[in-house]
Amino acid sequence: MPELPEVETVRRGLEPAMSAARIDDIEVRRPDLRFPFPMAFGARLRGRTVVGLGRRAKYLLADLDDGEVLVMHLGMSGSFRIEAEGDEATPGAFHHARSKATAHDHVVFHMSSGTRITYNDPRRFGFMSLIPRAELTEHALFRNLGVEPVGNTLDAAYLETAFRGKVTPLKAALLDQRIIAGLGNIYVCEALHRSGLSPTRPAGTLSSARPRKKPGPRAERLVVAIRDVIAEAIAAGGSSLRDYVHTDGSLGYFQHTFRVYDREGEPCRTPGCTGTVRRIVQSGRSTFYCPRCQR
DNA sequence: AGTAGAACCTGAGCGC
DNA sequence: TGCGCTCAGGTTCTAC
Repeated sequence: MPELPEVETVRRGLEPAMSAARIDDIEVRRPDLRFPFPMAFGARLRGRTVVGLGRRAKYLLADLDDGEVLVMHLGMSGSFRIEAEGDEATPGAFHHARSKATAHDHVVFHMSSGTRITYNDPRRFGFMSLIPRAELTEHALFRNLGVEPVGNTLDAAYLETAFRGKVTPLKAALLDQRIIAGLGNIYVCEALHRSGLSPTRPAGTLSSARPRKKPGPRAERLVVAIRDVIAEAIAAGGSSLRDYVHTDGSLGYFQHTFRVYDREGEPCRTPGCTGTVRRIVQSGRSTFYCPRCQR
């Protein structure tokens, strides 16, 4: 469910409660999520202090004081919520609502900061793992990840090189985490729309077959669109963060305004375009785009 | 080598 | 009300 901007929003929301705080206690309520929890997961975390909270692609990385990293992935439906310790739900008449709200709470961290951090994940596509800091970049989860979509590592020349000769559709190439790490279905659709590029265009046609001195305009447009759409979504998440924390403590979901995603049959939002948003299926995933202004 | 499809799992929404 | 079907923002494995 969450893409990179949502994960970054979660990271920012968790940081004040989790970073520089000790895990006084942890409840692990089932043996596995997508994968089994590591051996003695709870015992290894109990008493540890989180020295920093980072992110790589869609992975949350909690650095621990013993040199290990608690790696957390939200899968499709994972979320965290933060509550003050001892702030229990109203009993009695509201019992039903309470039990509904806490279904699928799989892991609960009791932090020395006085907060309770609960991981909830109905579909259980998420997971948690413990990896020594020194082994992280060579670990199977991380060694094949491509560049982050924001920051200066992603540029038009990189994208042209990575896509050169590829026949696979642009949509699929952008979802390939080995090239750009962190883009998901929504923001790929949005970035392609902003750059006026068709999701079905072969990735290799982003530029000429032979390397040129300067990257082509399509690659430039796409890189700018990717950076913009991700940066705007992170900003939107940040601005919604305060509201969420103050209401029910849940993190990770916020209101988006998409230009194409989930807007099948609705008018294209490109200024001056009279097209209609269309939905197609590419490698089993929905793609939303405007056939009129995306070429 | 690259790609489509299935798999993992639960819930929401919709037509009947 | 309920049943059956489709779909969901991720990742990884298998089969062509």
